[in-house]
Amino acid sequence: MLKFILLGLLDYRAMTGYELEGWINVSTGNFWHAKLSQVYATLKQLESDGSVVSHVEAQESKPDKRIYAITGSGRAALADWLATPIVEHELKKDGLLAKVFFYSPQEKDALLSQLRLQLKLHQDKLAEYRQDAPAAIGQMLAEQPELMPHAFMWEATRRFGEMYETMYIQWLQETIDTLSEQLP
Amino acid sequence: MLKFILLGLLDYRAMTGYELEGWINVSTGNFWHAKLSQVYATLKQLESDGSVVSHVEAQESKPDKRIYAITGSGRAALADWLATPIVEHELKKDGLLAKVFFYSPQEKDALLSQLRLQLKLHQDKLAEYRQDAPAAIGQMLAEQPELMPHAFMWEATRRFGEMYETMYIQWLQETIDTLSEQLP
DNA sequence: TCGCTCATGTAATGGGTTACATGATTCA
DNA sequence: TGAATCATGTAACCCATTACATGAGCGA
Repeated sequence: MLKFILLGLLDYRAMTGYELEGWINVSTGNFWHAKLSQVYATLKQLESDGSVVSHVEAQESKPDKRIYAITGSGRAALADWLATPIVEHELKKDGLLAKVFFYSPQEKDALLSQLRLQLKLHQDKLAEYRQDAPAAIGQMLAEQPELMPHAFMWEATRRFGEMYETMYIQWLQETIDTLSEQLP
Repeated sequence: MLKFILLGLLDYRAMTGYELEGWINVSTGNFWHAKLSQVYATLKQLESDGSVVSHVEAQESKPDKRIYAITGSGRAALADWLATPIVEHELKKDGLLAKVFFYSPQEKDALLSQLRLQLKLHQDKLAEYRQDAPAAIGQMLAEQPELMPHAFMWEATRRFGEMYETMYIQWLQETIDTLSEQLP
């Protein structure tokens, strides 16, 4: 899966593994993320199956860097993945809900403090989607105006993040309220 | 992580791996899921570290079954996990959003048909949370009335599922509308 | 001087999926 | 007759995280 995220980004322009990781955790962090070590490993894999090519570039006063570029067969693989529809409902995982499910009402206070902590985390994230994310999109377009047509899609996924966090916050607030009022 | 889901369920009552898998994909499917093979492997692990114990029970006209029960140290591990707060924002992954992000506006029609398919999947899931899930909770309580105090928590996670799907449907509808109307 | 950014990777381990293997009973 | 349910597990593989290893330059 990460394979395709990398191909998608490399289709915008050639980059190093380090740069890719930076982009992933900003622009696609909303729906996909990865550690540097996994990015390097996946790039190696992509190169061995011919989806990308790389060359090393020397730099002054900075380490050398290896720049990856997408190939024709890489573009074909990306297009193929995009065209394949998702036909099953995707199952999600959420550690907080798992804890909530198994909490017993006796530990009400511990649960409440966990939920209040979560509320803060999700409020911060919401602010990020409202402030930082639009700025990041603007910066990407400033650097590469030819990507303008993609802005609509980027905004759609940003909007998802905003709606998701809004929903999460509402659920937390409702749960905190019912829990603190209605139970002894 | 699955370890704790299994311990949580075994804390309700002793069960076989097969039964556990059934429960997981109904009651906790909303926030955690697993394949049978992983359930068996994880139970083996839990037994080797003393969190559960098992014994085999012979049956007529059905295969023998191995029943797992939680131990004192298993209960302690569960309580420990519940008490440990989640202090970081949890990162999610969503394959559909990944595709949306990298779709180019030229392939508008292919994207629209994928989004419409998703709409159907999420509408079905919403119906499940509204109809099947409350029935499942009712059945669990009918079988084990002593679990009544947990019903509040179960309902909270069911409600999350309902809100999540409602939000997802709204986002899909908005995205479909803007995409089909505002672009050439 | 301490931590951050830039920049690359490998190795060990853990978490999870897919495929394989078996076999009786029950219901359509 | 064929599929679903009950019931167990192993083995190979892939995906992902953590830890290890290196090193220069820059700003607080």
